[in-house]
Amino acid sequence: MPQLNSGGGDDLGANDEMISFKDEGEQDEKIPESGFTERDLADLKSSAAVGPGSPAPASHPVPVIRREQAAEQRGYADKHREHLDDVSKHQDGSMYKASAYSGYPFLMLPDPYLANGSVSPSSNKVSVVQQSHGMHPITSLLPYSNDHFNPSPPHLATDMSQKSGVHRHQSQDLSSFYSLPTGQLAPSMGWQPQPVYPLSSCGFRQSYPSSLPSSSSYSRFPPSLMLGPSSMHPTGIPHPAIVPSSGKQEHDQYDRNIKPHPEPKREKEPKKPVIKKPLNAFMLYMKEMRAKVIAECTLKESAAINQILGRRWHALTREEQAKYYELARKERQLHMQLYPSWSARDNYGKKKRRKREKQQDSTTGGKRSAFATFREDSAPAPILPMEVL
DNA sequence: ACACCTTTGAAGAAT
DNA sequence: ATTCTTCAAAGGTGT
Repeated sequence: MPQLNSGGGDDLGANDEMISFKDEGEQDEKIPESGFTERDLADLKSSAAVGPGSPAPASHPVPVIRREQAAEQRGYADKHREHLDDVSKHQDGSMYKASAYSGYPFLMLPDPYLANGSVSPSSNKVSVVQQSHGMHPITSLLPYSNDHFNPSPPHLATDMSQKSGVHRHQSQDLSSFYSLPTGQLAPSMGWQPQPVYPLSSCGFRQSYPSSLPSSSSYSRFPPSLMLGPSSMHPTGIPHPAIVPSSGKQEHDQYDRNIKPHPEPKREKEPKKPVIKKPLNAFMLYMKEMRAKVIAECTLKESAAINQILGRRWHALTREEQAKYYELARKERQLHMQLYPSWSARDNYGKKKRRKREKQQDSTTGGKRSAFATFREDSAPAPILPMEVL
């Protein structure tokens, strides 16, 4: 019974207040949604090619960075406050102005996440989000969202398409749900460019097809998701986080979860469904933007995509990030309500042992984070095929 | 078939 | 209280 405690307030997400910071370089250059790629990729390229700050990719960059980050996080906690102040200022509903996030799909979401529900359906990105099924990654929350706790009809997940009305109560719920503490975003956390993919394959396509690869990520939440028996929570509430604990749990869990098991995967009665961790802000962001990045570049490797997304994440404005932090918080809260007894620890050790082992094997004697360890030990990975450049 | 890579953040474990 | 570790998504890649 982890949390649920704290009656009231926002407890849950205490850490959410740790909204990220942008890296000093990209401080305020708000990158236009559509224009990001070019610039971002250029950045990536340059950093990869030149790398004043680009540490020897293979060497060790990350560990250090992570340490610093951790330190900064602790340190910037107060700085962060300032920002959240801003945010809270907008709690009245102006926080998610379409203008500011016109590019964000979830602006199209029904109010659960919109204070005033005002969105611009005409947003150019709409198509990306507005999947046929009307599910948005963010809406992954919806399936088990307040509907369950709310007397209001389940208009969110399954009925996104018909959601025409804005539901005021929702927004109110939201604001009351998590009143952003007066936290603050640090202006910078010293995020540094890290070894990145050359992205040479990225074609700098200015405009990506309106029909994105169907935002694969979004399609991961088809309506069926709501009905999937496997994702049904004991309470009867379907939840994307619930995954049948089939032999392999690493990949496609959601998909598998969502799909009516197209394949007669051996009817072995699914054991206890695995309840996944709720996604954090960045994960939500990635889910949402991945398809877009993939569409913009020819890249497909998640590792590369993630690097880009990580960069973009830092380039986001505080408000933009705050949005995701809130969504993440909401997700956690819902998750917590649905699975009060669930603990992140439940899933520990389900991924076979990996880096951890390496770490020990690799001796290294010292106490380093797994990150440091496996990063150093592992081959430079696909990263930096500098020669390829 | 499955671990790795890569990212950030949250949570639990360890110190 | 601080630091470290694991997992969350995802899809190409390597073993």
